[in-house]
Amino acid sequence: MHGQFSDIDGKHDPAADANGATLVQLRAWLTRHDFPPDTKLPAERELAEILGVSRGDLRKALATLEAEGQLWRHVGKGTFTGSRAIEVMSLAEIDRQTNPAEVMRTRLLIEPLIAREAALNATSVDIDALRRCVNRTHQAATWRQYETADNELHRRIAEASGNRLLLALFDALNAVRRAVVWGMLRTNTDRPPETHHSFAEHDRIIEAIEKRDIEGAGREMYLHLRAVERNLMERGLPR
Amino acid sequence: MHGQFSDIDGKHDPAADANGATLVQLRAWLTRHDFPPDTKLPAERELAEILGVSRGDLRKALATLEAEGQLWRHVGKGTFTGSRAIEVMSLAEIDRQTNPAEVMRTRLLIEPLIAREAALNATSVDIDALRRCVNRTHQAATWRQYETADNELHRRIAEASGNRLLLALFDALNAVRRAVVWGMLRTNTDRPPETHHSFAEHDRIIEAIEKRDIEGAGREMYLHLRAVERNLMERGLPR
DNA sequence: TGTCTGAACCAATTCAAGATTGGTCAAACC
DNA sequence: GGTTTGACCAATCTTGAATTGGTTCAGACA
Repeated sequence: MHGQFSDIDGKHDPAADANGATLVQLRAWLTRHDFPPDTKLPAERELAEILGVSRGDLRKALATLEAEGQLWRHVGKGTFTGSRAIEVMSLAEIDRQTNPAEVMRTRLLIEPLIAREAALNATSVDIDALRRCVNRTHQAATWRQYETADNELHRRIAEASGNRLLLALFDALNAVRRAVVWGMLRTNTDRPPETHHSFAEHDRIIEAIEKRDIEGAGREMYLHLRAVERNLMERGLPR
Repeated sequence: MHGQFSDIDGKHDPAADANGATLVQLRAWLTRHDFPPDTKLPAERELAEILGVSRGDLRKALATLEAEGQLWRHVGKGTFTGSRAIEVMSLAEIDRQTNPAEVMRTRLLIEPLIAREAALNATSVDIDALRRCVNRTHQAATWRQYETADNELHRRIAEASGNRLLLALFDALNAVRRAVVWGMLRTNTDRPPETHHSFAEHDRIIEAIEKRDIEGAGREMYLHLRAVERNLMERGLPR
């Protein structure tokens, strides 16, 4: 902003002068070559020699352009045109960077939202399928079977939202959940008691969806997951 | 199932016999060592020598255990205990099963929720980064640059939520969005006018996050995306 | 005195070459 | 016939050297 045209206004400002000079020179060099985005520029040492400036000055000019978002740098990688590529932590490796608490928190955020969408968009066919799933949870002879049925119920709710993209996101979340809580499986011998909290909660969720009670569906799903969370933490405690 | 105890019932079945023998031997070896999940087993050649069986027989036994999900193998990597790392295939092909409207609807659901989490969990460092991103959108010289900065802003909000899983889901959603709206890019010559609706909306979102106004952050993000949606539909109309 | 330069050094990253590993097949062998 | 053995393949890991942005500091220079 200041000092770039200091040779015009008579006052001498050597620091800003030199920086401004290499900056305009670098800008000109970039414009002349017109690199496509994500092109790797020469290393600082080379580029300094190419432009005939010191490395320090070049670095200041590069820092300015980097702040402007016209290029980005990284140790060991180099200097690249365009703005920094966002690093996508693929869902394939997220399971090692997250933890059960975070998974639960995310479920508490996403699933009530899915339930609301289901209440808004579910067809009668969807609702029949939901009822059948609930029956399956009641009939489960082992915890293992119960969890399979419970899993399917939650997925059918996501299906009932009628939003395939939302369903895909739910599947992704679910895959992470399974990977993270792997090994927390319950014993295979006994079965969930008929008084298990989830049974009544499931019923209330489906009921709200059937009645097109959007707020209610979201609320009941939230309460259900909170109950599941509480149950999980109790199971995790030493006894 | 059959032939594993053929030495009992008199009939001779050398193939199943040998396979079953190495299978039980391998099972015993695994049980004896009691490896924790995701442990790398010795290479097939070594393990064959350890167990004193041929590599072919060992491979058949390994294949059985792999089918049972007790271990998994990969060329160049090795053989590991536990079940294979999760792979989310659904998101890879969802971009051909969805459409821009569904993507927009899903953004309208997810991103306000992310903004709320950001308002709850953002650190001052996060907020500084958000402010810088907003500045970048103002300084954009082309629509292309603006969209890059806008993209980064939305992602930084997801980062500010402090929930890595939520961030991963956002990235997935974003990847789908880019794949679906590819080719709807604007001209590269002109730039967003200073009166562009998003500028004020972005400011309001960041402001709400900074003030820890959870409801406000969600509401402003929702309104912002509705405005973007309206703008998209107008642009999509023939003129 | 104060600035700038160049060289040296550091940690992160890339690159290339060799070693490993699961998968496959055909000849040898019983 | 069926099994074993050895060789080969492509994918992957491993290792070490080279490269790169970031930093420091002595010394040249004005």
